[in-house]
Amino acid sequence: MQLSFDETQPIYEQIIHYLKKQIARRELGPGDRLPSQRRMARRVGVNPNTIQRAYRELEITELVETRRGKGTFISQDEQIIRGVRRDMAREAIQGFISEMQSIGFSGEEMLDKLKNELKVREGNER
Amino acid sequence: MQLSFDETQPIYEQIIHYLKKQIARRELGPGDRLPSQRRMARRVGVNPNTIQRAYRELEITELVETRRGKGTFISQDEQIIRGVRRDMAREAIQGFISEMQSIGFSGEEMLDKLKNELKVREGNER
Amino acid sequence: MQLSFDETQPIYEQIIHYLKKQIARRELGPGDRLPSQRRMARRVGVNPNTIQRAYRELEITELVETRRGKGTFISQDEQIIRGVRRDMAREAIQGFISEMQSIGFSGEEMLDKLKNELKVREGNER
Amino acid sequence: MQLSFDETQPIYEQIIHYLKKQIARRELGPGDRLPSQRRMARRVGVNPNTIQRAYRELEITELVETRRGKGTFISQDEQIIRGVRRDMAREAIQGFISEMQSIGFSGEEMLDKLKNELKVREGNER
DNA sequence: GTGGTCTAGACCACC
DNA sequence: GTGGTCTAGACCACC
Repeated sequence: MQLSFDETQPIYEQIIHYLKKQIARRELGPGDRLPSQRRMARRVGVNPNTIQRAYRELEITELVETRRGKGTFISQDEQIIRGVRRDMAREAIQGFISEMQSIGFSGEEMLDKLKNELKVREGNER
Repeated sequence: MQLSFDETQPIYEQIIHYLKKQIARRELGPGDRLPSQRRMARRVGVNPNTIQRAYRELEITELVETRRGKGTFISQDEQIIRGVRRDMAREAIQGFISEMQSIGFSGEEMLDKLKNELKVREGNER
Repeated sequence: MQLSFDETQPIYEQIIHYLKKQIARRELGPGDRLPSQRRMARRVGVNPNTIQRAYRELEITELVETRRGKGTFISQDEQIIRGVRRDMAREAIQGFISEMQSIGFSGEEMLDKLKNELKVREGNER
Repeated sequence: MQLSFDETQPIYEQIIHYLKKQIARRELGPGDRLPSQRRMARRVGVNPNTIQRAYRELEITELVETRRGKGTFISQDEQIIRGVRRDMAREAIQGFISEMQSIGFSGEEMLDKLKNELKVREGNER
């Protein structure tokens, strides 16, 4: 997990985003237990308060659930969990299109550019 | 010009981004004069200092040039100006790919999703 | 630390110059922590914003690195740090030669004048 | 005559310095007439007010003399004129030494560095 | 009017 | 406490 400390985005939001990506990739599934706040704090090199804030926000959106004395757990609600990936993808796509449009690219051009870049990367991997 | 004050991104960075988009779209070209700091401040509804910070950062990257008592102008260097669009596009594409990968999408899937969304939008327009 | 407020040079540049001299003299080394913005501001008798501007400019040139909530630190990059002394010396020498030439001195004369002045000072010290 | 508009030094001071260098080099001598304020302003690409300010300051130090309806003239006082070169040289030398000391150079080292740089330049000329 | 510097002070995220 | 952003407003050099 990489945090960019010089960025404008608050660290707790970076942590939220990181955890949502894990959920989207199914590395964290329904009922799984998150690392304890202290453990996570040590791992990330950050104050436990910051982790707490991240967990709290995730709880508000019902993605996780905290059981006192037990820990913090990924929601059992499959609906919600499946929604994470879809929502993140949608957000990324919408953001990409709107950014590319705002710098003057047509849909065609976006697709071309994207294809191109993917091809380049594929080439590099081999 | 729309600023989203509730976002985590600082206002001066939003202004920078807005101006770079204008340059990318060629709505602002080499030698053009930007609105004065005070005028821009009134238009956007922020403090002139905030605008100045944005203009200064643009000057550091040589996208604009300020002349005391005269105003702030888009660089005459065609190279630099042309680079803006390319760089912004590259950044958007790289960001999109890396985000989509991190939530577990393959290149194929990204392209599909993007095509799909573009088709939907096209339909809506008609 | 002496600031000359009557000079035409902005305070924040004077602070930058002061800190670079400290680095050149190795009184500040890689990883050292600078006084906090507020502390420095009190010490120098200026507004914290002015210090921040100085620190920010130093950060742009990668001489220092700031960590949110932690402080501002001299870069760990030995290369950069070593470069400071060399660059400052070069600048001083180039400036001196060009100034002396512009008032009509030959290289010989510059050297003579310099030797002379150094001798005088040496004499005064004893 | 080169002005650096982005510098912190006021333009009128840059003009003063430029004229003093001309005097030091004897390109302007006792009794010579300076270009009229308007003419100078056009040449330098600056507002006539700015030139006026420069001339006024030179008048205060008695380096020039303004005769109404006639123009601005270099002082006839040989003493003063000869002093210009000497004072500028002294200032340059003192400044150089103090700067070099402040970045940790001994007198020996300054002389070496200076000799070196002069040698390099001599080489380049040939 | 235009940009540049600076102050005093508020509020925020993070420690 | 530490750095980051922002406001309101003063004063300066130059146009």
